[in-house]
Amino acid sequence: MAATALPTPLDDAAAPNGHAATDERLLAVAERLFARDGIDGVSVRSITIEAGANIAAVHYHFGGKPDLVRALVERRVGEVNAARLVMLRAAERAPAVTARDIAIVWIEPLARLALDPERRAYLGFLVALQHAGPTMRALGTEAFRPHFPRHDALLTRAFPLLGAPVRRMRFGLAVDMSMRALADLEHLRGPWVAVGESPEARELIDAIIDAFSGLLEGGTPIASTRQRVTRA
Amino acid sequence: MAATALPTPLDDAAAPNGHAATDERLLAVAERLFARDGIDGVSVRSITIEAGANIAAVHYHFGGKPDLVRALVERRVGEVNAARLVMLRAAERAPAVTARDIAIVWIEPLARLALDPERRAYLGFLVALQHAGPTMRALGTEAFRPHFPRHDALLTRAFPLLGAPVRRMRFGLAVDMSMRALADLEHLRGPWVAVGESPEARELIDAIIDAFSGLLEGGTPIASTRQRVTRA
DNA sequence: GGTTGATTCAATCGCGCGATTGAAATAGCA
DNA sequence: TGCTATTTCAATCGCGCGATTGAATCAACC
Repeated sequence: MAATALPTPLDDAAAPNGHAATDERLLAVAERLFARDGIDGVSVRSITIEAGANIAAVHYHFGGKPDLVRALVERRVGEVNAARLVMLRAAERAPAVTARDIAIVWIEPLARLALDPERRAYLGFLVALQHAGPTMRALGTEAFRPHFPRHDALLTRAFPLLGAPVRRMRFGLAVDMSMRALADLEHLRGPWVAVGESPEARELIDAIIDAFSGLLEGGTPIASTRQRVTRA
Repeated sequence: MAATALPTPLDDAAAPNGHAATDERLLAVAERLFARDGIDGVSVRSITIEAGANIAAVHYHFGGKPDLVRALVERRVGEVNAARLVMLRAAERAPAVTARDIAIVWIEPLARLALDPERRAYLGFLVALQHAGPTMRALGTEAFRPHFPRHDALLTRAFPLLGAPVRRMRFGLAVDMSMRALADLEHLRGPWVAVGESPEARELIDAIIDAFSGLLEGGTPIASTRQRVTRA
């Protein structure tokens, strides 16, 4: 009974399920649970149990719960920012910029995650991160901040007459709105479940792009062209 | 030293600060702390300490933490729904309905809270409630659900060509976006602090109305009138 | 095949939480 | 003043959390 027929030693990559390295299993489980129940709503215990690891595994591989969160943020932020940089450059070269162009630059790199079952939980994790303490929240914000100035420059080109405060406020609200929507496409699809008419994920993403650009545009102006009706 | 010069016995109403009835002090403190740190982020202990009451006070006056949350929801939902009903009726009587009209019907009753220092924490509390467990979240949703069908009817009048799924999705996103924005006007005002140019609360609310109606309208359509530029 | 370094394991701290209790204090009233 | 219902108080459960430890286990190499 010495050293024969041990469990396969090095099938880390491409294993179907439970045979990945412990740290990768922890990351995958943590991302999913954090997205579902929030950072504070998930204990290190529940993560290690669900990942089939020991309680001390998180402490050993990452150092603690905050370090696990940090590792999760950094795991995918690179590819998102890289994809966004490509689209930013294209938009910057274009002769004109519309709100929809800006919406696409922001949303499309995230949509790739939303459409991939393996990685879509990352979006929910990022949203959950915004509801954690200030320290954790800053982790998420900082990771995506690098390209904010370039987005703002595009916005200025698209809306040269808009004041900076309102411009940045609308962009912030649109970013927040789109992250939540993308993170929970299923819930977005939810209430209208009449069979067959439920929108596909791609349709939902296009609808989010519409909402994003509409929010940036700020709605039809009141004065001249149309007059207010309600305002009791 | 018997029974002279006791603390004033019955100045419950109109007392400047710490002399209100214990249950009202608990409600006020809980609303503020819940809005700041989330439902799960605030312990019953911290509420009672900050309110100058005993730990058991919450259990005695309300029954427990969930019942305290329930009482907080119901404390102000009536006045909001009443104000909204008035504006709904006015909009329903009008010959035409725009996205901006719908935005005003939704936002204006909440804006009254946002502009009142005594009551604005309620908005943050409602937002925090959306991040608690499903049971708590339902408390908030149900409280404001009564008028949803009438809002949806107005939306159908304003956008007769829009499919029901997208219509409801946009309204849901707009509601969520506006609640967060109204709940944290200070943060919205924040990043552009150049002295003197910081927008007043009323301006911010008007900007939120713009964002709300723009989101409902969904942005300038792509095809005919304008063409897409970016899309690398 | 014995040694070494990496990983996993069970067990245990100390802490803060929500809940509950029965006694003490207080207010309202006859 | 004395009675009673309301309210406050200190004290204590039991629980689940994050963190940590030292021993056991494992894979790899000389």
